[in-house]
Formats: sequence, structure tokens, C-alpha cells
Amino acid sequence: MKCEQVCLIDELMQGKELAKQLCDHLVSSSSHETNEVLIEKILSTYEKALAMLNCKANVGESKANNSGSMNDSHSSFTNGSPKREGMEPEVNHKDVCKKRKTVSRWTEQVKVCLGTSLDGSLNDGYSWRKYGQKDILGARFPRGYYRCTYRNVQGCLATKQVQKSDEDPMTYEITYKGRHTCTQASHLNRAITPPSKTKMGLGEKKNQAHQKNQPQQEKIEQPQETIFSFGLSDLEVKIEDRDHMEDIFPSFCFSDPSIGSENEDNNNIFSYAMIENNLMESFSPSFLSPTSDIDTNIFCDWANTGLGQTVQSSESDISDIVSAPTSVTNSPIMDFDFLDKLDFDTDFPISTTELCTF
DNA sequence: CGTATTTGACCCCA
DNA sequence: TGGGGTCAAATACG
Repeated sequence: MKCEQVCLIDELMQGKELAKQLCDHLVSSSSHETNEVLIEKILSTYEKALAMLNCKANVGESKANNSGSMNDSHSSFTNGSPKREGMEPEVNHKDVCKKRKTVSRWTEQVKVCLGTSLDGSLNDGYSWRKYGQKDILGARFPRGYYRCTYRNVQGCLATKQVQKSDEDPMTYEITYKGRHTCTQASHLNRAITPPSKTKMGLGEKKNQAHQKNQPQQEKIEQPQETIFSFGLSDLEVKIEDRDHMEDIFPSFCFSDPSIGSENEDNNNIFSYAMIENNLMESFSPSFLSPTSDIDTNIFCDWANTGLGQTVQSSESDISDIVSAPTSVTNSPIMDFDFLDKLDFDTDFPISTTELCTF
């Protein structure tokens, strides 16, 4: 196990070093080929590291953490109204996963853990309009219901539910439902968004009041790649059913409006795209497109500032990934050799926790 | 004044 | 019948 950790750290360090090199190359406007090679190396590095994490999780105890509060709360989300909206009720179970191929709607879950000084600004790249709030039985904080701002205009049926975690008030559990069909989904073209006043805080009216600014702030074009830009201290994103993730989160930018540009945190932008696209290398070959300058810059910031040095995946969650039936499109983390050992006949619930310690 | 949020009421389903 | 999800009128805000 120690050897694995060393190898893992080594791989991550390599990735960091390569990222730095890439940044230097970009600054010195090196050849495009050189940059591409560096990018490929970085991707490979992280792929190895994550594959290690996967194997490790597979060997280790599998379900210990999954019986914890996080999953419990997630279940409470997904069990909300699965039938009425025709969505799969729970992506954590194999039997339900089988329904995915016949159900056009699905549920995504994102868990965001924000720093203590922040009350939860979140910009996931889409414009949301709050249409309801409900006190949930057994939950300390009410659940907020959001739908796409363009629901009426463009018939976009994407919705999401946001609820403050009982255990950790700094954690917001977000359940995404439905695919964005609005133009903002297809024209998102930027990796980061400027600091947004968007507030995800539920259960606190002060936070909800801030959300009035969300739709305007989020009308920003962002890339079609799955990009998670983290500009905060602690961030934990748990995503289930990742095969649709890029549709839901073309960009995921966390920023704090209270932090001025002089604040270091604003420079600490961790572009999840580098990892996520790495994970999905086989599925998003266009990532290497030289057009993603912004992504690269973000990543350089991340690498240079030492951000994301702790990028780890929950063992228990990954064990779920490994143990559950899966599909190729749902397995961004594993390479094909690894995937060959798995059963791809049915979809499987991706339940991966990315913990970024800034 | 237009748009977003709040919040009580209503609907649906287990 | 109760809980979760949604509706829509009232309200707030820029």
C-alpha cells in the first residue's frame, strides 16, 4: 500500500511538474507540438494516478464510507420524485442503473464543500431560477428547487435541487435533473467565469437573496468540455452518473464575490477540466484542441500555486465504481485495460469524490 | 417596470 | 395521509 501511495504521489508530482513545464512553454510561446506532448504527458500522469486510486479502492474496504451520511443524503435526494419526472430514482444501485438505457432523464449529484469563510457561491455555468423551497423531513436545512432560467423560453427542462448538508453546513448537496436543452448548454465556451454573486446557500435567506444575481451572472459562454473550475479553499464534488456530466457541467466555477482580485484565492483556480478530461481522454479527444487556451492558463495557475496537490478520490466511492456494473462512457477514470476486467453490460453509477485542498 | 425570489397552497404518489 | 415537488400570487429588487 505504501508503494502505491509513493507511486501515486510520484505520478501526481509528475503531473504538476509537467503542468509547470507546459505553462513555461506557453509563456515562451513554444511550438504547438511541444505543448501537445506536455499535455498528453500530463493527462497520462493523472490517468495513471487515478487508475492507482481505483485499484487501491478496489482492494480496500469497499462499502465502509458509502453507508455514511453522504450517501444517505443523496438517496434522499434521488428518491424524491423519480417517477413523476421519469428519472432513474437512484444511481447508486445496480438494478436502477439498468434503467438508464431506457430512461431519457437522469439524476446527477454534486457535493460541494466550500471553505469556512465562504457561504457557498457556486457558478455551474448555467442560469437557474429558483421556483421553490421546501423543508425536508429530517433535514436541518430546507431544500431549494431550481429550474433553468430558459425553461419557458427554450423549453429547457433541466432542474436542480440544492440542500445544505446537515453534517457540514459548509457543504451543499446539489442534485441535477434533466439535460440542458437551452442555448446556454451549447454555447458555453469559456473555462472560467468571473467572480459571481451566485449564492447556493439554502436555508439561509441571506444567501437566497444573493441568488437574484445568479441568472445574469451566469449568462456566460463556457466550453463544451466538462470543466470544473474551483477557486475556493476546499471543494468536494461528488458526481454520480458521469456519462452525462459534460452535458450538465460544461463549466463548474466556484468563486467568491466577497474575495477581491487582490486575494490570493482568486488566483487559485483549479481547472478540473485537466483531470476530468484526462479521465475522459478516450471520450473527449477534442480536449487537446489548441483552442482551450483558457483552460491551459487556469491549469498553469493551479500548478504554479500548488493548488490541487491533494486530488484524491474517495476509496469507498471508487470501490463502488469498480464493483458496480459499468459502461465505457461511464468510466472516465479507468483505462481500457482496467475496464476490460469489468462488466460493461449495464451502466453503473459513478460515485467519485474529488477533494481539492487549496 | 421587468425580473427574480419567497412562500403558502396544491398535486402526486407511496 | 404525509412528504416531496411544483405552482403561482405576493413581494423584493435593480
